[in-house]
Amino acid sequence: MGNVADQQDIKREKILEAAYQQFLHYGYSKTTMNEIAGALSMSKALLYYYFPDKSQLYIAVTRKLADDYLKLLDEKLSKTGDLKDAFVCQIDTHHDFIVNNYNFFDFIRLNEQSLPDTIWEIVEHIRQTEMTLLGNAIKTDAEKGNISKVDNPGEIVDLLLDALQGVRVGTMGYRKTTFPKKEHLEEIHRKRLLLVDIFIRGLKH
Amino acid sequence: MGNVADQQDIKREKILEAAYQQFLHYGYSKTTMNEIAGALSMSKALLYYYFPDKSQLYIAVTRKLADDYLKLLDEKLSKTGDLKDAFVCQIDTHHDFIVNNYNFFDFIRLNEQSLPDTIWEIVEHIRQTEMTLLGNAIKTDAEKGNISKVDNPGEIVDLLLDALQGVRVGTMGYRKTTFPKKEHLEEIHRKRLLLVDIFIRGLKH
DNA sequence: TTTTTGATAATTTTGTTTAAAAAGTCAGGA
DNA sequence: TCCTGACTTTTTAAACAAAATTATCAAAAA
Repeated sequence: MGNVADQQDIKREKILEAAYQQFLHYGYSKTTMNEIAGALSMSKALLYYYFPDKSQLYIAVTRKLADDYLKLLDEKLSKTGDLKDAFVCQIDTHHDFIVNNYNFFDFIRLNEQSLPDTIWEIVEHIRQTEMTLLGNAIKTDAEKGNISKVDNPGEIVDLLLDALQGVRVGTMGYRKTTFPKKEHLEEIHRKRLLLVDIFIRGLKH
Repeated sequence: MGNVADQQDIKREKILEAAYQQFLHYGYSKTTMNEIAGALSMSKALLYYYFPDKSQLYIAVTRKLADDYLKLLDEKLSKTGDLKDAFVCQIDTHHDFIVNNYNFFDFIRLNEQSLPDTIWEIVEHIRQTEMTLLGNAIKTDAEKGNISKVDNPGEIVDLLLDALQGVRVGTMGYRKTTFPKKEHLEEIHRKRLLLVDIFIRGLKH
């Protein structure tokens, strides 16, 4: 039977899900704690029983989202063959992740200058995990002899991820904010695929 | 002898020079038209005789700066040997340009969201000229047979410039504004050199 | 006629107040 | 322990005033 802790976790999950839907639909600042509570037919005060404040709630949703993304990426990567496939898989999965949750991230877009450290920790955790996963892919490919031996796979992956980031920024024509506009996402995606193609050939001996 | 138009041009140059020094030292918003006039021992009203307003003055200085940069880059590139040298030359020259004028660009840093179109035209002019110069370098190298034939050198250069941009953004750890902090410049420089190295090898057949 | 200026007008920035809305708290009920 | 309605505190925004700065102009100087 479900004990007390289980029940709490289930409720927390329900709150996270409802909050996620609201944030996704209206963005952070336009959704009120009252609305989230209303969607769950519970009182606003109860939200504060489970989460210390609004930003912590948002961060908890973000963390869950990130974990889901990394889990999915790990699964997909384990099914890829060579290094090229692995990078393309990362790019595709990441692309879908951003597209599907675009509105959710408006909090990050609007507060880029002063985001709580916890958000950056999540972003860095994603980056770190991606680096580990893709770093392993490089090592595997190097052992197979498909590419020349690399001293520091981590640095190479880091560099490629930076370069991919740049395709995003550059594609926006240097204008406006750092966060990509929806209409640019497809072009970003296309250019990234091209970059990977060249980059990988640069690693082959 | 100097005619009237010459005299005007000389005065305009002097104003541009004084304004450049002030902007470089104090940044855009902290320098007043009074201070620029003071540095030239002339009245503020005279500045408005030569330039329509403060932002136009700033833009004129920026344009001059950009022209000087592109002229220097062109000279330097004409002395380079292979493609790798050319890209490294571009990266070095650009790096110096940013470092030496860092404070001057605080107007751009602070107003990233809403810059006048003229500024963006200058930025795009720089990008366009860089693309032409480096595109020619690629074509030359392809004719020599150093690298495999490329259909569209422009697209390749564009992609590389985007990637280099990304090294900049990525190096800042995803944090804060789009404009690089001074303490990151050296690291950006180093990583860009590495990226070029790999990228060029990717183009070789 | 062109260049220059002091005085002045117009605009932008900065700071303050105030009211509404939303966040966050708490004593007490189930 | 979980939950709520009523309450307090904080944030947001709009409106306004004061100060600083940009921009103009009639008239003087070259």
